[in-house]
Amino acid sequence: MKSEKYHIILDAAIKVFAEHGYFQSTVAQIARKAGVADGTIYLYFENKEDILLQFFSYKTRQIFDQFQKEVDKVDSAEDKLRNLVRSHLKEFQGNMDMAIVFQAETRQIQQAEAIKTHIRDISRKYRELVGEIVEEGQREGCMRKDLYIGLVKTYITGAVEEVINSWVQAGGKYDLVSMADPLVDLYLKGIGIQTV
Amino acid sequence: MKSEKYHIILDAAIKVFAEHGYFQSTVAQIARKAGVADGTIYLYFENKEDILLQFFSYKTRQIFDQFQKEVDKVDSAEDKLRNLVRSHLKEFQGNMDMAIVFQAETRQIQQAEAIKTHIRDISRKYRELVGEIVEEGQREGCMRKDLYIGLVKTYITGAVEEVINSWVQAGGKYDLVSMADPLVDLYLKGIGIQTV
DNA sequence: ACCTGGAATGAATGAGTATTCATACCTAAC
DNA sequence: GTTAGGTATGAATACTCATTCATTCCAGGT
Repeated sequence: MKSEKYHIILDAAIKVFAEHGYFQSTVAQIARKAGVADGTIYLYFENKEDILLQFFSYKTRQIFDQFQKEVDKVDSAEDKLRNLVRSHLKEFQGNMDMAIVFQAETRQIQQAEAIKTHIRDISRKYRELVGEIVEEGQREGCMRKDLYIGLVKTYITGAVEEVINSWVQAGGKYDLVSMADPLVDLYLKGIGIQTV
Repeated sequence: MKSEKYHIILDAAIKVFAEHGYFQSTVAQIARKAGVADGTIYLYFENKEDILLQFFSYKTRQIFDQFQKEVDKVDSAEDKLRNLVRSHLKEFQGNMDMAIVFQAETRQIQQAEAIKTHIRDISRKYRELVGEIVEEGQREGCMRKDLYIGLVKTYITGAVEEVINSWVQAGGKYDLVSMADPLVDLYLKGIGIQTV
């Protein structure tokens, strides 16, 4: 089990990163927010970069397990998709600082190699999860067979992330979770009028 | 008309920003790539931040006008949506460095005020354009009336951007424009089987 | 040939900041 | 009361880089 101070520093760092962005945040600011001396940070983390790395490797794993758990709770593909989207929005609504750091640092193509690896890994797992749900939906007969799965993964991921991004840009002022059902409705039915 | 060197420096800067990210890029690197001395940069730009600002205010306006032009070329809402998505993918495919800078810097909530204003402005205009197309589609009778327009804007924007992001992450190795029609197909019909 | 003014240079400046480490502070055991 | 080991401190170090500006370059006019 990690020491208490490890978590205090990590939480403080996420707040500072969320406020100023990783590259503009200073170790001194993190130390101050955590209520420790600058040097203390280095007893728990290799360096500044390691703090961001720990965030990605620790928090994302935790969150992804939560997604998986929610998906496994139900049987139909539609319910799985619904639970995935709802838990995604719920987790991010519950931790806006984390959401901001995710939004910003995930799109930086030029992160340190170790961090890039984690980001790619979590993104791949998320896309795989979506892929499995859609394939299950096809077997169940509730989802179209003529889909380019690779594009569907992108389409679903992109829309949820932008819903979160809009919420962040608006300062987190409205309820994010209530977007889940309308969004899944769009995923399934689209915006066009069906002429079957 | 802006001097030739202005454009040389701006183009070099976008390349450097794309490669290293704004905050990790140095003025010396930009000067080197542009083939000028460090001090020369300051004859054409206020400071480092101004370079990014000029990029957003100059390039984005140019690109957005292109989107608008493509949309106005056709009459039906469906074709407008199709042209918007296609020209969006086309412009970004044609300038990958720009695409990377967009992906990365647009999500940074902690940019300088002037830059944030430009980002918000372009994002608002894009969303408005999508909104108008959808409302026209509703009047035409080819799009559902029971849509929460705000969410639809987010949904459409997010999916295109993630399609671009995936392409960037993959190193721009495949044809982006060919994603346009399948994507619009998803927008209109969704992934579910219609039980009208 | 000689000016002249705008353009360009790049070394010097100075501010900022990640990281280190000699020192101080505990706490608990004896 | 003393000591030992782990923990914490924060001033000092050793950079990196944006920005400045005294100097140089150069083209076109006289």
